[in-house]
Amino acid sequence: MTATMMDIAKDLKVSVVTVSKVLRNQGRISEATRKRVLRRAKQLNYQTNWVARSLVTRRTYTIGLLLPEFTHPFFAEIARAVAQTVRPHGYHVVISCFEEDPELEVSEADSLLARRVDGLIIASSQPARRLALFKRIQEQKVPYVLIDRPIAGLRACYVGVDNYAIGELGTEHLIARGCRLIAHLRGPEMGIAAERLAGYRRALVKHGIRPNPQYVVSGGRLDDTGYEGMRKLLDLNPFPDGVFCYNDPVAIGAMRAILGVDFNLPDDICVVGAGNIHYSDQVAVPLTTVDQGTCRIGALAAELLVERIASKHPMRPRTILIPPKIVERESTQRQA
Amino acid sequence: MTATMMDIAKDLKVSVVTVSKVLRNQGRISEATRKRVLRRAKQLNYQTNWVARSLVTRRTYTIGLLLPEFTHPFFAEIARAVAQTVRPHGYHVVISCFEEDPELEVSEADSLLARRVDGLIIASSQPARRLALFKRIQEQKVPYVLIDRPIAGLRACYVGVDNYAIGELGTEHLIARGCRLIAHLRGPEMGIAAERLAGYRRALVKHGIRPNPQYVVSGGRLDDTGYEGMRKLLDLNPFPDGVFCYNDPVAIGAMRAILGVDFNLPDDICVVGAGNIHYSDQVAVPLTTVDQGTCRIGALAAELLVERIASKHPMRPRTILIPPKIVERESTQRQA
DNA sequence: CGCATTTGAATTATCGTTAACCCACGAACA
DNA sequence: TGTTCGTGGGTTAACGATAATTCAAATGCG
Repeated sequence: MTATMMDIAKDLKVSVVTVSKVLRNQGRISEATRKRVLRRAKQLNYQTNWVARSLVTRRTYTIGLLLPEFTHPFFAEIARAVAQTVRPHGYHVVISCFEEDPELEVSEADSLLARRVDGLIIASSQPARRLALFKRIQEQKVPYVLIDRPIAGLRACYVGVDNYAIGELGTEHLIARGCRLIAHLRGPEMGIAAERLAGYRRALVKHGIRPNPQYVVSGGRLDDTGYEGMRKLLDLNPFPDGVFCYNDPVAIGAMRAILGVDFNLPDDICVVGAGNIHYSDQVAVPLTTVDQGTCRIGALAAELLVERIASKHPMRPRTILIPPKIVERESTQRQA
Repeated sequence: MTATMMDIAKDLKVSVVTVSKVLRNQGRISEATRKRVLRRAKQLNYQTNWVARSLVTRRTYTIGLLLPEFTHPFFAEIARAVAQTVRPHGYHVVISCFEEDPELEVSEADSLLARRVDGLIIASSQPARRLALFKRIQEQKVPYVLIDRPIAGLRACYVGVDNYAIGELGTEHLIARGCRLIAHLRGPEMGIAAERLAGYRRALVKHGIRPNPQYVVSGGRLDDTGYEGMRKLLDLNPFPDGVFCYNDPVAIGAMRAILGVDFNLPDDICVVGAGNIHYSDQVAVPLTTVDQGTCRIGALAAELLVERIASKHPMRPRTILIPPKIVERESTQRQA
């Protein structure tokens, strides 16, 4: 149905290879035949058959993007940044979203490999158990870059934010705003939440505030857990005057809990989130948050990956940590 | 590096075709060799080379998803629904986001065709000018499904929401809440905004309210335009007591404007959005909105596409309109 | 026992490209 | 005139699978 090089070659009575060379700007071809080929190609509306080309070049110009979820603004923005960054290099992005399902993550990674993607960008959900998977990927020599969540014990490329710094920055901001009874709604046991917690603790100690274990409430990643966690904190005596939250959704849930009991925000309690998701300035009280440079994470990961794919020789793993920045909004807008 | 069928065949001294048949569960193969093949395949960690398979079967088990943007929650949710729906059928999704750039949309569509996707799902930005593109796609006999924005004058599959009904439903809800001076912050000139506007008008007329042209403010798709549009409305005398907005972001912007001049919401002015994006219940005043079944749009479009790909004979185009539903929240919570 | 049929697998021919190598021809040069 | 080049292509053989056909051996059956 669609035209092939063969069609062009037959029409022009030249060999297929000649056509191929013209279309790739390779080899010695006279200006005359070059023009004839190009003209005929345009007439027939010829399009490279990438499947065939990939088979012989062993390059699909396709990268796999494996994410835990899609609707979370963080990952959506990552996807956008990745797609935009690789497009000028001729790559397309195959997405795969494993919905936080550990088995699906592994099977999808294998599917992407079977599709011969040139590289992978992965935000792994349970890094600790993923060593086997990544060994397998390494064996196939498919370059990959981890984002968001690093994996201990694996020499791999990683692009993410400095989570320790996030915890420290967010907490120090609360201290600067005059809070002294500072709580933390932490994230899931697995993963980066531990570092944010550590940063929180360090900030307290650094400023001579003794960490109070009661003020650390374990939780999840969504606003529901933020709401419930905050309810617990409000029952304490004394209740905290500042809360650093694992991420923005949790912070938004926490704010809902605070406003629900008619406390004033930020006068009674200040709240800081993390992530700077795009609607964090549109909630009831615009949220002060620690920006993690989502866009840059995606773009840098993509650039790093493209570079590794292009490189003939294996490069040694690189880790890029993006320094976080505080974004001040009303949820901490009070005098120290 | 990675094992091929050839490797398995050589080891077992059988033909490549035999291996192929075993792995596809096709043709007559004795239980004995079947087991030998499967065992060896597992040992070698064999994976189908989809590039090679696609070349001969002319099926990539890949579909292209062409969206104007990614970070908008509507499209992110579409992407999620599509990916999830097609996965059980063995398909993967190649994304492409054209950032509302008309030329990019066309070139990306062509790129996806060159990659030989089995089908396309497209939310076109300027449907009116896209006839040529879609003719080309049809010539290549690549099935496609339009979502969100239909195209007049093209017999194509389309899955979307009933925009007319959205306008009607949202406006009638305001009327039911006692509003009589009902304004509309409309969307972009191009596209579905016209239908929502028509629905808005019809609802007014149906309930004996004479549409006031001053109460219709043109705008865009984002919260900024909602903010500015609302500012204009607030300058009118009398200012409206209810606003139906093109979509949720616009509505959120409008609410910001209303709260900014210390009006009470919903007592002074009620606001209704459209889209039910996932954070519309977390804004300053939880937003009443018209749900457009985003998830179902994605899922239905994906199912429709898979069906068309599988079908031997061309099917005649189908249009699926999802009936909208009102989701009541505080922004209209007042007695009639 | 002889012939038709089934079973299990091998052969052959693509799919649409690209990589690597080869070759004829004319010009340049000693 | 013979030798060397550079030019403008062509030939051949992959890439890793599948479709279609063929074929030998085993089996069934009268």
